[in-house]
Amino acid sequence: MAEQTRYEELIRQFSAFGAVKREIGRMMPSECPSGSAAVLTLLGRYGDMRMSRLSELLAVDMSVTSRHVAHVAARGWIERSPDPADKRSRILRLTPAGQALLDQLSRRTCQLLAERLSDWSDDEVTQLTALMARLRASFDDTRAHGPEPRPPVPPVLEQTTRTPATTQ
Amino acid sequence: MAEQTRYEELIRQFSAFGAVKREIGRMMPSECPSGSAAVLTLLGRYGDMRMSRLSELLAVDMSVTSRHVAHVAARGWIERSPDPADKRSRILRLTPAGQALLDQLSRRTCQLLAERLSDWSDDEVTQLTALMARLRASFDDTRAHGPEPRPPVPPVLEQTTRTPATTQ
DNA sequence: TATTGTTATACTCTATAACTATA
DNA sequence: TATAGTTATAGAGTATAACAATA
Repeated sequence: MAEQTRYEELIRQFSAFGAVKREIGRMMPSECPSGSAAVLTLLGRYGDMRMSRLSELLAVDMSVTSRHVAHVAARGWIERSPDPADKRSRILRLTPAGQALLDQLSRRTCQLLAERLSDWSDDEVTQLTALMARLRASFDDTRAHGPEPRPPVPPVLEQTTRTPATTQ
Repeated sequence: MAEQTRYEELIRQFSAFGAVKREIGRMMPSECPSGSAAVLTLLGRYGDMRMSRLSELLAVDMSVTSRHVAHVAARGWIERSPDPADKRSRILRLTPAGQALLDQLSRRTCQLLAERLSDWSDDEVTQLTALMARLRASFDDTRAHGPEPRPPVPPVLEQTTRTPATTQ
């Protein structure tokens, strides 16, 4: 448990992280934006799966997943075959072309990191990776475990000495 | 310098981080989305400044900054006064209402972090903050100057190699 | 001629809601 | 009735380019 100031600093870094994300995004082929790349990456990592599972891994609504999947499927990077166990579902699978693209993207992004983090030690890279993984887990957990007793957004407005057009 | 697999893991965490950002974003008042909050935060942190400086701190194009600033100015959270030194510029300044809102947002997000990271040690929070700050610096630097040594963020970690959810 | 900002336009990502086709 | 997935619509963030006012 850390105090206010420590959290404020962390939040600022979260905000600033967007710049890193955008720079990485700019390295992507225009045909394959980051959303598509995420789909390919997860399929390459976890193997064939259904929309719902992919949606969970992406941590976005299924409607969003559906769009990304449609995008990559239209370009022949993945295939959608009927699920024999449930006719409502389709099994997503990386095609050879998709795998080839994934390999290329991976090399490209890793090279960018190798350049930018050239003075980082292996340990530091590993530590950042571990901490970010744990961060995500900490957020996932809380969301899953329960809708919370409902005291999530407590105070809000108290010392709002003059808030002209704010009321939330 | 780390090898391919290590970078791939890091990239995956970067991608998954979006979920954390979105959850934090959902805590924001609808009148004050994350872009506006970033403007208030930076003005609160660094004091009055011009558009160009803010744009640099936000690490986005000035056209984007202009929109965010117009949004918060329209709600009375900041003021834009003419810059006596350069009539093309305007000095941005937080209003009392803006400061009040900023305080409120800060408390709200810090509380969210306090809940989610309740089982994190102070050290871990500090380490993640430091590593993310260094990450951003590594990207900034390379873009601006050259490869350079870049040793701004001190040592910091040592035992973070795998800390499941126990550390203290 | 160069710079500070603003505005118009376009693209990506996301969520909500309505809809289909199964279960 | 409930679930898997699709599509339409809307909102936020960002970038590029054209433009205004000033340096």
